[in-house]
Amino acid sequence: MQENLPEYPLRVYNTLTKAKEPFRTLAPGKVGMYLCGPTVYAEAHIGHMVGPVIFDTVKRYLNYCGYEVTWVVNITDVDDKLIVRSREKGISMFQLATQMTADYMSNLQALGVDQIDRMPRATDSIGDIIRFVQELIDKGFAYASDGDVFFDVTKDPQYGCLSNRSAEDQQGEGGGAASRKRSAGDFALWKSAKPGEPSWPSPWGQGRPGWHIECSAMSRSILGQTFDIHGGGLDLVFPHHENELAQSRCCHSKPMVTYWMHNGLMRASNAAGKVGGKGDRDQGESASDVSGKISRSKGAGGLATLIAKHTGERIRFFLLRTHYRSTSVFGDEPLAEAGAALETFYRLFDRASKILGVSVYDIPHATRRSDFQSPVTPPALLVELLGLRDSFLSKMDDDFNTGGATADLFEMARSLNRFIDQSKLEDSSDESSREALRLGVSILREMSSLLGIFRKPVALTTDQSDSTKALGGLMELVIHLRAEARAKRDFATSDAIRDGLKEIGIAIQDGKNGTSWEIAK
RNA sequence: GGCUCCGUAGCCAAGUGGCUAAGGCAGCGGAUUGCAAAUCCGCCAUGCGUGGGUUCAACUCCCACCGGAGCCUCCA
Repeated sequence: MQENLPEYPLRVYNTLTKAKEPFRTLAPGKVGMYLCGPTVYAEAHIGHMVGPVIFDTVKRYLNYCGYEVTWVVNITDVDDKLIVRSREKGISMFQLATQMTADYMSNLQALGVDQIDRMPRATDSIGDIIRFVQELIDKGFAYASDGDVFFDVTKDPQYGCLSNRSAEDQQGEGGGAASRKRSAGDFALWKSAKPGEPSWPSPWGQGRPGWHIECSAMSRSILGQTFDIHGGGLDLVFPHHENELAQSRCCHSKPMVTYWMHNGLMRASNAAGKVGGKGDRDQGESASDVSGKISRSKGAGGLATLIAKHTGERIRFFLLRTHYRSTSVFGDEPLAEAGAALETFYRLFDRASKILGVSVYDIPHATRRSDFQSPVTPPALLVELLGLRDSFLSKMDDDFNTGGATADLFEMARSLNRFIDQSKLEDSSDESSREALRLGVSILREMSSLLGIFRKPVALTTDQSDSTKALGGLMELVIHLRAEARAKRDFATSDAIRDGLKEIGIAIQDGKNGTSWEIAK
């Protein structure tokens, strides 16, 4: 029954073992994957998108390799910060959560994250959570204390295995809760409600879930007691994932997760706009141009602005150009650079579309690794691209090295452009060369689809507003007049037109087959 | 203080115990162009923070040091 299992040399870095391990699923051909989603008390910032983008890519790749993946991202919609923030705004916690969830979803969409299967909310899972807490009490791993319930870290000899720390070293949450805990490292599973706070009835009185328990409860109800991949930001390793892991392992007497994957954190360059916090108070000198980790508590935000300015695809490409485990600094400059790099591909697609008489976005490509079939006697161009395809896939096999893989994408573009130049495809119509180009482009598209980029044309042509149509007509006219000037070798006039347009923000290019224009970015 | 991680060309960045250390941005030279732009070709780290060590061989492993980041409290 497991004859057609995927057999690719995938390796995944596991935070638990601190090593890359061969990828083996619990059930043949199936993958359960859980990513810790946002606490929806404020607008998302770019840091919140790193996990979704990389795991979206992971799922695409696993699908491509033949796995059937169930990907869960939770929404934490009950927590202290939600309570505080909603009071400040004078709305209910649920209203705030609804608003911020909508914000999060629109950001996901803008970045092309569309592979998520389930997005459970903590408040929809209260029953599961209470059941989980009760099981932990029954098994002696947790205790109720004056309306709160705490996990007893001393009952778990393996506590600390993920983040490599000992229970004794933990200071834990301070404040009023400390007095009700047996040891400092104990953490809350259930918090009693103060008057006026949102709460649910439980065997321990009115209250709400602690932070970590929801993930244990929701992952269990959707993915089971043990599943394949659990992800999140590096900052969640401790205490969040450590605690989650402890709860679930103790409750079920079996491992919670096979592979723990953690993405690096974003940092903001100060120049890009005050997103970070602590580096900002410079004394008018050039101390450091980079601030620390971005976070909401330091006033980070503006993802919607960032998307409007740079487009979601550009941000996605920027995130995928570096290794997911490394920290990277974002800002206008790096984002603009990613955009400049992307232009190469857009121009190539435009070029190829014109030659082939069909949008390259409509050219079919393999969607399964095993589906790909190379021609029996591939022309030289294809031999080149097939080699790059192998290279790309081997990088992806190695812990989803998207940063390394993008190099092959650029090489593919170069190869394709060179082919068009050398075979003078824009002037001739050699059918076999066009077929080679078509296949070559489909390979590039096959690889880029794994990264979730170049999914649809970026051209403004979908915008059919009157002003857009008028602009198109106007440009046609201007280009026509300029062509007449050029034909008369009146270059003073033609150059004046080009320079004038450039000042307005329109760039024109003279090609072999006429003049094209674009709105300069 | 404890626990992690990082330091590769002007900038960003992948990677490896031993072939020419990916790729991008910027720059330079050439082809092409009326000139540009785009595209293609070529150049751009005898060296991968510093100092030791292991090894036939290290940028890659070990130690120390310097510099940077994260976690130990909420955080993607």
